[in-house]
Amino acid sequence: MKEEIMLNYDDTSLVEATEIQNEMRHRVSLVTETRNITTIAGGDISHNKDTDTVFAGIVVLSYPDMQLLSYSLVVAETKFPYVPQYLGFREVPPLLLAWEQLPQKPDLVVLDGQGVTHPRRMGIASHFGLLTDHPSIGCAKNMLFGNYNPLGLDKMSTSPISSYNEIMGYALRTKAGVKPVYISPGHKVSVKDSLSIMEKCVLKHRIPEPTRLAHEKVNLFRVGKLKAGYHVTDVQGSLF
DNA sequence: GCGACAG
DNA sequence: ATCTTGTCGC
Repeated sequence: MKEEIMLNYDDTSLVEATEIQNEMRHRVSLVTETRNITTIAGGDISHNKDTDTVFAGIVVLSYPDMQLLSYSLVVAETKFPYVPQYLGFREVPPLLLAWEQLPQKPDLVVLDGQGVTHPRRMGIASHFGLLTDHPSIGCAKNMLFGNYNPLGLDKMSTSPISSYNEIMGYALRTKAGVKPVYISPGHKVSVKDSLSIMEKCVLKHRIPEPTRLAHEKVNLFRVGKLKAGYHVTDVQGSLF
């Protein structure tokens, strides 16, 4: 019997949410548990202004080829508001629905937000990784917690992010002269491996492929250009 | 007290 | 995050 992860944070207060994070933080592992990565996923949420409807999606790509293999889209309702430090309570539930809809789970998942670079080391990537018991990495477009020294202006320059006097992530400039992205492990991946894995996900855009494609699909879904459900991509090179 | 604050 | 026109650069 396969146990389904079903949770609802609609009536969870911030005090309760903080208690939940403080309980979960002790179970986060920063030890890499994924040997040969062949598939990597990206998850993201999109929503219309002034509604509680959210469009969640998870895309699965081959690794390190970065070819889109499949994606799962689901629409859901959320009552939990966006509050800095508590993003997981708003976005993880709908992402879990998209996750359960995947026939085969990817080796690792990249989420749009922080991993352990969080006041209680419980960013959305750690929250999702813990609930799915899968390796996860956070790839954020902005900093939330921690500090880092200036990094080079050239492509692929990096600078460690420290929080509580420990290196918990890295700022990574994915394109020359543009603002970096912020990488940190979510669960079951080390800080250094998180960086090396994400470096291989950088192609021609500022945002690494996993979350970039997830964001793209979820937006097409929101405007009605894609339908809910599980989709398999036509792979170039296929004999069929 | 004030400002800052992932998506 | 979303809304939203033009604009600068590779």
